[in-house]
Amino acid sequence: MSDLQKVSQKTLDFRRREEDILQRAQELFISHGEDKVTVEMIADAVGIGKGTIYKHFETKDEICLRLMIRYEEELAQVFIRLVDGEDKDSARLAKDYFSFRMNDPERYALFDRLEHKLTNTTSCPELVKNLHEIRASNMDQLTAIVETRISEGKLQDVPAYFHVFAAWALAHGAVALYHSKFYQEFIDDKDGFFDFLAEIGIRMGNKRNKDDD
Amino acid sequence: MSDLQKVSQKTLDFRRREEDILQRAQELFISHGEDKVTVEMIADAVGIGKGTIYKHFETKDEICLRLMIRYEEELAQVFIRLVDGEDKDSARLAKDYFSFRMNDPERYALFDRLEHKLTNTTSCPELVKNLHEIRASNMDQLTAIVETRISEGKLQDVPAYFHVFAAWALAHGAVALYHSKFYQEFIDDKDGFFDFLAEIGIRMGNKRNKDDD
Amino acid sequence: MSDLQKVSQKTLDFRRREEDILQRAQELFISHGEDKVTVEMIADAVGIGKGTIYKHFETKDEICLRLMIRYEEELAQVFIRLVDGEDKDSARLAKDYFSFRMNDPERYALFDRLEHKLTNTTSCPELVKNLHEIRASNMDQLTAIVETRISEGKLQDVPAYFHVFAAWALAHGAVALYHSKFYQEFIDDKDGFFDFLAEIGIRMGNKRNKDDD
Amino acid sequence: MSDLQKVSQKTLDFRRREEDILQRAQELFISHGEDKVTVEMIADAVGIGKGTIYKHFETKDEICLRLMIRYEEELAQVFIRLVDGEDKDSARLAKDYFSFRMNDPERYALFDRLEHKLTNTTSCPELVKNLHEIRASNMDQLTAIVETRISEGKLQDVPAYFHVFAAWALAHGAVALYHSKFYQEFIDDKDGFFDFLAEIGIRMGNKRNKDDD
DNA sequence: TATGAATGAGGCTTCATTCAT
DNA sequence: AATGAATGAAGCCTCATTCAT
Repeated sequence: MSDLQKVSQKTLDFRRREEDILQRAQELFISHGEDKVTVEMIADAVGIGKGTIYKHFETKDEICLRLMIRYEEELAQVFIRLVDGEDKDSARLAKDYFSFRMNDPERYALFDRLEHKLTNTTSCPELVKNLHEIRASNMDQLTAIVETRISEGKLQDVPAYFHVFAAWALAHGAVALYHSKFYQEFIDDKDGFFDFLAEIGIRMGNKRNKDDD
Repeated sequence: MSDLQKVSQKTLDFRRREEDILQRAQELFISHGEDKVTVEMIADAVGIGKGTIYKHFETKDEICLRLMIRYEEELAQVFIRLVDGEDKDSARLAKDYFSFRMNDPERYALFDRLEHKLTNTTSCPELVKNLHEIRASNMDQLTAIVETRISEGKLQDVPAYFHVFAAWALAHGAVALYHSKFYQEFIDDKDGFFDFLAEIGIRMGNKRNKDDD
Repeated sequence: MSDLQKVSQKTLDFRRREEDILQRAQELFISHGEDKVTVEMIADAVGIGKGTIYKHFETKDEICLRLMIRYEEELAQVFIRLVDGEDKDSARLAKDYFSFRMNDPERYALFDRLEHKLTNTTSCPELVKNLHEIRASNMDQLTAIVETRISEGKLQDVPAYFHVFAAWALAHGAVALYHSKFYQEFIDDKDGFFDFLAEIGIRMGNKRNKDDD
Repeated sequence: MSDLQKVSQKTLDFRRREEDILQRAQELFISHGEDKVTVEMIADAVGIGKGTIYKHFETKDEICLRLMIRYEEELAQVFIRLVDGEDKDSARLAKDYFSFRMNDPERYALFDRLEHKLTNTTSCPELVKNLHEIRASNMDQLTAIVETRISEGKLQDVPAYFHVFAAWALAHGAVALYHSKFYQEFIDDKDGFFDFLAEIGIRMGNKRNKDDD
């Protein structure tokens, strides 16, 4: 193996480990709650020393932020995949967006909690900025598509972000519901309920017929 | 003043102080974030000693839980007021419920965070149970009213809790939106947007006309 | 014992403990070197818990700074004592100043090291300012006296601080010498040597006779 | 290029690199303070890997010690140069010695701090011994010259080391003064002051005329 | 030989809770 | 009952040193 190969192999391993740390951290955060998870626990889960974590991330906060960025980047992939395909069906996008958001509710709930904790903090401001940039870009994608549908007369003619955020809100609420120990007890027919919600989500900004209530 | 009066005065003062602690704690939790607020800060805000807090509450967790219960009890009051009045208008209830939930979003967001932290903990299981009982009762009130509307043919004939939870989810999402530093930047017309959301909330489970999309 | 007495007793105890911590910390710093002394070691030496230290001092740095301030305040006492007495003999002052500085060389050496470490740090800037104020005041006392001697024609007519700092430098060097493991080996006749130094110190800024070399 | 040349070239490079490490380390120690400088920082400054440092020096302490030895060796050069020259003027030596000491006060202050830290440590006893040997040799040079001057009746007839150490002390104090953030503020006329000090240094052990104060 | 990823002991600090007064 | 000093477990992070490649 050449030196060059060795070096790139090392770099690759390093990246892989970074990914590993993020993945394990996410799992632990979800299952134990981010407050109960110590850096040492993450290190143990990955099978490395505490200090090694700090070769990859400056602080524990950075791990959290990187996790959030990763999520937002995955979301960006959803859009990229759609745009790459010839078929720019907006309904398809709405569905993909929703299913992405609802796909791993525990994970989303984690990021929701982290949002509150980290956004107010001064540590890693550049990462927060980075996160927000990706999100802004994702927002742009969504609003562009919604605007098309509005101009087609399919959706109520309100600012595009009204639709986007209404959808966001419903999805967000659905995720929270999914999590609440308490509310879960009442929902016998999960599939039925979430279908009901999805249907609402799809219909909710539609242009109203004059004879609607 | 008789001894009896003195005693009851003392009891009264004790209660008042308890209320005071809860109130100040809530304010601090909301403004600084529950993690950054120490028991000492609460004591200082109330103007008492740290030890005194522990005469009223066994642990810091108990304070949080009591705060959540208090919230749920206030919600119960909304229903009681409605039931006491002759007017059992369901639309009115929906509106009151929403406005209660949306009224103090920061507060609701706090309880949302606490929910996750405390529900998994074993620290005060009886209080958690208590909390859930009140909630269950509130749920019953809501579903009862929704069921009436369904039988009147106003709402889609799905399990009543579908409607309740859909409403809950939308309100929850709206609150989250209200908080997110990031998403806030995009919403220029707040009033317009939240009106839009409320309208969706009111319509969302309505029986569909056949010619709706 | 009245409540008032109890309270003042408590305050007194608290002060005493603070003094105790400072004293023990100083001893440990001198004997082990400030870097090797942990907060826990100090706590153990005082016979209290680690956390208790932090009721008295915000950081380890603060302990160091307070130690330096204490030293400078003691030096201020030397001047106060002289000024209170009717006898404002400048020679007496010079002697007192020197003997104070040389009295506990290990201690002075400690502060000399701390000076470098803490003055460049941003932690506790107000304490650093405080320290420098006391020093400035002490400097003023010294220069005032030196100015008198200059005007009496006893000392060379250069800015007063030339004399003060020359004295300071010699005393400082003497302290360092006193400490150096290496140089100590060469000095057999300590008393003789330090007398020699003191004599130099006293004479060193004197007005030169014309027939001096 | 022959193999032999290659080998010696390698050895030369190795030496040069060692010198490079020492030089960069010294610069960093002076500008950032020895505590804040990590081995990694030194490696980065030199442009090599951290591990490579340990091919040249066993520990970080060794780097410090080697730096001190280097200093003392340079001082030895001062004497050698003098002895090599025909002119064994003692005044010239005193001046050279002073100017060497005062030439790079920051550097000297560094070694002064290191002295305390390393001398008490057991980490590299043989290097400490080495350091002290060179110093002892330098001391011998100095005392020999001073003894000459005493026998010439130019200096007070006290043990020669009295004069040497007095000079050392004054120079040492001057260096410290030079550094103190605080005292610096008071010294407007630096050149004037240090000339004043130098003059004192030259005169200070002179035989006194009987009519001196 | 050069490298730099990995290590883990150890330091500083926080804070919920206890308890003697 | 009220207090607040005392506690110490626990967390985050640093960095000199090692070692496999």
